[in-house]
Amino acid sequence: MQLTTKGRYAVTAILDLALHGGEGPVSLADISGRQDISLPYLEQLFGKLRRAGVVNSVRGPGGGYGLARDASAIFVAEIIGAVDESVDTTRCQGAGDCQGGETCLTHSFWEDLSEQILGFLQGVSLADLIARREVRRIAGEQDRKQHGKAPRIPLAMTGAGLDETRISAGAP
Amino acid sequence: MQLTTKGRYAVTAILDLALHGGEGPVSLADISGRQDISLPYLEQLFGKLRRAGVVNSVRGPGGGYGLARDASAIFVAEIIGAVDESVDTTRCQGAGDCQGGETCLTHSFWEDLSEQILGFLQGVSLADLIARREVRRIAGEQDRKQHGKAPRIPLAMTGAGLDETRISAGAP
DNA sequence: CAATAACCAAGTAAATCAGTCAAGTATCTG
DNA sequence: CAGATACTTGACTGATTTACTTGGTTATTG
Repeated sequence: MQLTTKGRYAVTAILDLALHGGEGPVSLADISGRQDISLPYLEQLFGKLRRAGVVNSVRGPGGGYGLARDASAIFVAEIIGAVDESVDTTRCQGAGDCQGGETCLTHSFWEDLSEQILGFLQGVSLADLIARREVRRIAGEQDRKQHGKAPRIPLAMTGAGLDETRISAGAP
Repeated sequence: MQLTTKGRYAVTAILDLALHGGEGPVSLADISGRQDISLPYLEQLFGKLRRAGVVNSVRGPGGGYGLARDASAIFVAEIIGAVDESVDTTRCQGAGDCQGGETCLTHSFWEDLSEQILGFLQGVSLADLIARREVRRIAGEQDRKQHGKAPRIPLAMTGAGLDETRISAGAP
């Protein structure tokens, strides 16, 4: 299982992009300033994200990045997959040779867990995240701090009743 | 998120204990031999597991470890919690000060993910794992390789219809 | 009392991560 | 077309963490 700040930063940055990309490209410098992520590190991450087809870039003055698709068609699992190796929790990366060529006792269990996590991440889109009240509140504060700019949230995306993404879990 | 070989080893070792603990204590040397985990490392892990109340120990010759409770009352989440710090996926360990004292844009999302994973792990008991056909097959092979011993599976625990632990995931 | 097995405390090599640096290339504005 | 802007690429590094070892102590059985 690889869920580190790399994946977290990527999701945060892309979400920032989704929030501010309403009109034209967003520069990494802007994202860096708002989200407190170092610029060169963002460059590294966005290189992978572009190659994975999550974002597209515009060069030259006034350039920057934009989402490659609608926010409702980009899922968190894609973003994490693009920058991290995987969300696999088995030791053998699913190969089944965990114990000297043999399958270890708990292999199938970790496979189930991985599937579980992946299923969750595949079910949450950027649009779902934007719809959260919490996200919009924080984004608004960040915009205010930055330049007094109004938050550029494409209101068409903020559906009602989606405030907290909740997916049914197993018996408690 | 801390899900490394430490947690995996702990679950595997405890499962081995559950499978072989039918009659009296099981020594770490036995588990080490069957599961290919270094003995001193097992000692480290079982120290934590004992302090967490998951297993109890008997010292001296013929001593070893046993489950502190019935296999149906010990859940994977406990085992991982005992050896790893947590299964939290937020950067700030849930404190909400991810971005220089402020809450970062994606904080609530990682909280949800953490809850999701924890819910899954809390819903799977050792008895559930023992009931898996896969686990019993592998355990049988391991026993045969070792000493030609018969697998000591407490048959009372192997309920039917539980072969694959499946917990309902969100919409795909 | 001797063998056994749990218990305990440091210490260490390797791997990984987060982040940096430097040099380069494409694109736009004036 | 010239300069500035901004993305692109790839190698590099310090710090942290992990997995595992060493060496010893304490309790219990026969």
